[in-house]
Amino acid sequence: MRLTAFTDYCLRALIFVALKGDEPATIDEIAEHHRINRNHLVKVVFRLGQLGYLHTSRGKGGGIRLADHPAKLSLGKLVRQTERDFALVECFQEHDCQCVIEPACVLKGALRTALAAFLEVLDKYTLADLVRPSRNLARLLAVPAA
Amino acid sequence: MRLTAFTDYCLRALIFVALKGDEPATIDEIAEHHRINRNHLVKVVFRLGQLGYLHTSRGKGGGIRLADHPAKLSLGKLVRQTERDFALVECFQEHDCQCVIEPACVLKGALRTALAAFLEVLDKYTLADLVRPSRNLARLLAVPAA
DNA sequence: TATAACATATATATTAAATATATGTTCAAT
DNA sequence: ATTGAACATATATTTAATATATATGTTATA
Repeated sequence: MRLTAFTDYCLRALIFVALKGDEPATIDEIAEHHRINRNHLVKVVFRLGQLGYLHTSRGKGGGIRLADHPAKLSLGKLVRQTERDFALVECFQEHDCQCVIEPACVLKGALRTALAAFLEVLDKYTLADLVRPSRNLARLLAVPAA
Repeated sequence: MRLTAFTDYCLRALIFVALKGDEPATIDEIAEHHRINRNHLVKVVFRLGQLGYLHTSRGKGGGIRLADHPAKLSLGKLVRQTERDFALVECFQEHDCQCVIEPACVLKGALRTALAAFLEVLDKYTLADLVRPSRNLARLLAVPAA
């Protein structure tokens, strides 16, 4: 059971942008400081922009800013949007369920409950929680703390 | 976020074997009734034997039996063993963690807590719970209920 | 001794994910 | 106006994981 690297990179990008506060961040900057392949971040920033988490501005002096306060960004909500799906087992995808016992299956319910518990925990966290150790994070990323 | 089909097939195989009660099941039988590729089940049964969940006997008249009562088989324990890993993000694998902010990362803890909540729910279920609707399951699988 | 049934390894195909490349658009500074 | 910084978007390639297939061996019983 894994999350995609894409989700992971989304979170790291957001942590960086949040640490910079009002000053805009750029893709190149995130790539360099987090040591993440630039191409990944191009996709990540694009998607986070589409989802409304980032305000992006093009052109010289442009860059990326958070659309809202870090405390307003729920981890659970974000993960739900960046993961492709949460199809723990085949039958979670109503279309294309080939499982013979699906109509009497208890397992499906058990896994749904477990998944709900997983996401509920993440719902309790915000981006603000993630950047709480801002001094240490800033040092690790070699950025001036906001 | 997904479980592997392997884990899914393990569970379905166990449900079948549990439904047959004392009578041994065979790989061919499970494949036919569950409509799962026989090759998958060869691996699944082999592994479940290794893990001690199944007693297998070779030769004519051989087959598969549960090693213990269904109520003794914990879903959480099983899933922990059949999933390759639970490396939600890179840093979960202590070796080979490239993440720059790992030492000050709050996310890691959040995900660990969420994962624990997920598995805790599964710990509450046993194979006996899964075969509770035995009449219906037997009908769907076209097996005589035990 | 023939056959049913599991044991085990390995090879191939498919799919998803990760990585790379390419081109376009916008904006501001000069 | 022109240049270049920076995001926008699509697509292609590579890699890795998963699913599927094949092959051969071992055991036990009729």
